[in-house]
Amino acid sequence: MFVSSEASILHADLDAFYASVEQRDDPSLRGRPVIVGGGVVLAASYEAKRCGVATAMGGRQALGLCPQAVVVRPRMSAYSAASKAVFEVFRNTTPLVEGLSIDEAFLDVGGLRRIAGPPVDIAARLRAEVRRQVGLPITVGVARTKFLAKVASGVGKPDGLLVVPPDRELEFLHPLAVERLWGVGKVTADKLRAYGIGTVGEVAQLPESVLVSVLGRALGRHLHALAHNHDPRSVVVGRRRGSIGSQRAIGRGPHSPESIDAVAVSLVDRVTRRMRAAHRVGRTVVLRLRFTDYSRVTRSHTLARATSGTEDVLAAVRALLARASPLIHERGLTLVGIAVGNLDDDAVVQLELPFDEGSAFALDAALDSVHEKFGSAAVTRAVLLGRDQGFSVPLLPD
DNA sequence: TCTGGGGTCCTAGGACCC
DNA sequence: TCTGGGGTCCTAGGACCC
Repeated sequence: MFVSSEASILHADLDAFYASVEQRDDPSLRGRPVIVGGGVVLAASYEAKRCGVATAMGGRQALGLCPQAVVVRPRMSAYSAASKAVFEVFRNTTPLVEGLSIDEAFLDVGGLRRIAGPPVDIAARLRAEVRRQVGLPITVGVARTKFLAKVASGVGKPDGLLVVPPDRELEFLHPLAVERLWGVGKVTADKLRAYGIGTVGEVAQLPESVLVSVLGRALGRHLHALAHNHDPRSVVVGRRRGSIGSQRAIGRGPHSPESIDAVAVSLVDRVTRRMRAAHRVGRTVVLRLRFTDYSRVTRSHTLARATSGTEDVLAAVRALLARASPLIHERGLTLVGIAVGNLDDDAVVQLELPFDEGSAFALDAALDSVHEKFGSAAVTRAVLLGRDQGFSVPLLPD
């Protein structure tokens, strides 16, 4: 693959996203410290960040630091709509857009020089367009690799544009704190600090074998590569998620078994609805619990067949809850979450067939019956279920 | 300081198969 | 009867990201 020697990857990251949407929609909030969230800070405006308020901080602590802050309840649908509008601007810039979350994406603009100019000009126009069309501030990092572009947008915040020229990459990278490396959180940063490692440059001086022995194989190799500015990953379009879940904090209780079951029912309903809307089915059901002492556990079960059916998932969740009931009694439940993983595309048709694997005759007969029932144009894929496993058959019409 | 809700990836052990 | 290695899947937990 051709690897550009030019800085042509953009990392675009909306600033204090939820809080910025609130300030956009309510002019009285502009210029004031805004905290989105209740018990916990989901987002803080830059005015609030200046007081020391940070994302994921407890609400009480945040108000202690910033008593004049305005606390706003989150409006997820407004953020979702704003995100869609921003991604429209992204995709009007280049088809090579890789979304990372609701408020950030990579854009590869390497092939656009002749029609759209150099990447730095494209990035500047992108920022202006997001501001004009959606009314939100956004920071863009421009570099030769995804990793550097992301670091650049982080350093460039808020409302900035930062380019890392290819001949100054290490000069930019090595003085930065290790926390800037992708995959380094508090635990890993503390481990590194115990070895006297505080900057990316200091990580780069360690042999890979030492990093691997301290941090584990994958993370050790990963950090060694990033610290030496090795990041060959390209921008991937159409990435799909691998699980769909939902969770709810339920307070310290006490909670009756019936009320816990009711929470489970509503979570399963929400998740399976979202799965069906996305035309996905999944096989692995995960129950996530948190207790009054803040310990957590997960319990999971993998079904024989992928499903998005409310009853199937609910039955699995109830069985997992029953398995966890001793823990629930001991520790006191404060949060219930469920997720369905191992996702696959929804099949248009699922047939139960009493046939021997490998029997071409039975397969043909089954496909005939599918076409007869649904019409060949309507059927893009069938899953034929044999005795103990399925055969997935693509049926693309000519 | 007492904590949301949505995800991703990695590790490690055990079961099972060839 | 004892023995080996490799691969995949499942389960549970942990770290991390926004």
